[in-house]
Amino acid sequence: MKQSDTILKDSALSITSSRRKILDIFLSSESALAHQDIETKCSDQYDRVTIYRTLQTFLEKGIIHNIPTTDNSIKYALCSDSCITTGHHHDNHVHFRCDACEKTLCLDDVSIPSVKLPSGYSINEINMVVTGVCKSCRK
Amino acid sequence: MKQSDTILKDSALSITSSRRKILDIFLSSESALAHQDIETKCSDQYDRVTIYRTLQTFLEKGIIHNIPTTDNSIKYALCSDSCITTGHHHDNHVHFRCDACEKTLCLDDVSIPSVKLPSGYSINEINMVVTGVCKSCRK
DNA sequence: AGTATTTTGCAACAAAGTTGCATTCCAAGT
DNA sequence: ACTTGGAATGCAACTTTGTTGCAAAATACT
Repeated sequence: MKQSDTILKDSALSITSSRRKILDIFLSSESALAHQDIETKCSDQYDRVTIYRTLQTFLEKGIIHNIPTTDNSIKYALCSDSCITTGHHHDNHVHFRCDACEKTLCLDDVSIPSVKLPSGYSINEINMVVTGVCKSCRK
Repeated sequence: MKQSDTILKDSALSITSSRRKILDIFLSSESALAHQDIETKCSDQYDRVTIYRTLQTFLEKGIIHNIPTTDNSIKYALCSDSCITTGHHHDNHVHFRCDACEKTLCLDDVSIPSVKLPSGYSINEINMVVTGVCKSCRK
């Protein structure tokens, strides 16, 4: 069985060609994707609305997570295995955006350092996005 | 001289009523603002386009900085004094978004902890956004 | 294979952001 | 204070992005 089908089954989602396609795109991409990227990669095979709804569904099921950006374009990336299986979603890794190639990556091996807030604040989630130049671009 | 005029002068910007107004809005707001917030607070006194351009200018001059979000709505906040005067802009504080009141704040006193990336990556800027419940909402 | 339920595509719309250009405003020098 | 060049603004038109309702099509289950 295809990997994408397994993931969909595990998330109790029915298997449709658009979901399969979009999931495959994520599985074969090493960087995070914006809605627009997916639309392009689908080569207009599916309706814009379907892509919106599919991404929404994937988010809710914890198949993908989103990465905050500073340029009005949310990026999405696959969650790691542990993240998917545990149901309740919690990202704990740092995201990296390369100023050269403009790709956004999940640094799965780099966990977010803890931070101490003034008393009175409770923490739910922490997001860390580092910008700079990535491995491939420095070569 | 008004504080807003001083800031504009220091940034070599001509003083216009829209810039003054928008700057005043930031000066009197304790939380970060989205484009929409500013439009509302201007009570449609200025054209949407002018607000876009003014925010863009303020960003370039380092008067304000933007805060990444996960919901396609960039927030802007005033830079601290040191930040403005040093010319080259570098935020080093943590941002906090309250799940209850939905406000986004600069925690000027909380600096971003250092993080070690795998070799090959160079760091330019680090952004950290914490979500949870803020001081006022926990009372 | 038949059927209840989900998913999709379409159309229409709403909101957000951009661009070019003519008009207005600001500031620097006389 | 007046003039004037350059910058900022407003308007119109447009593009992009995101949302909603509903009918048609596809999926999964028996």
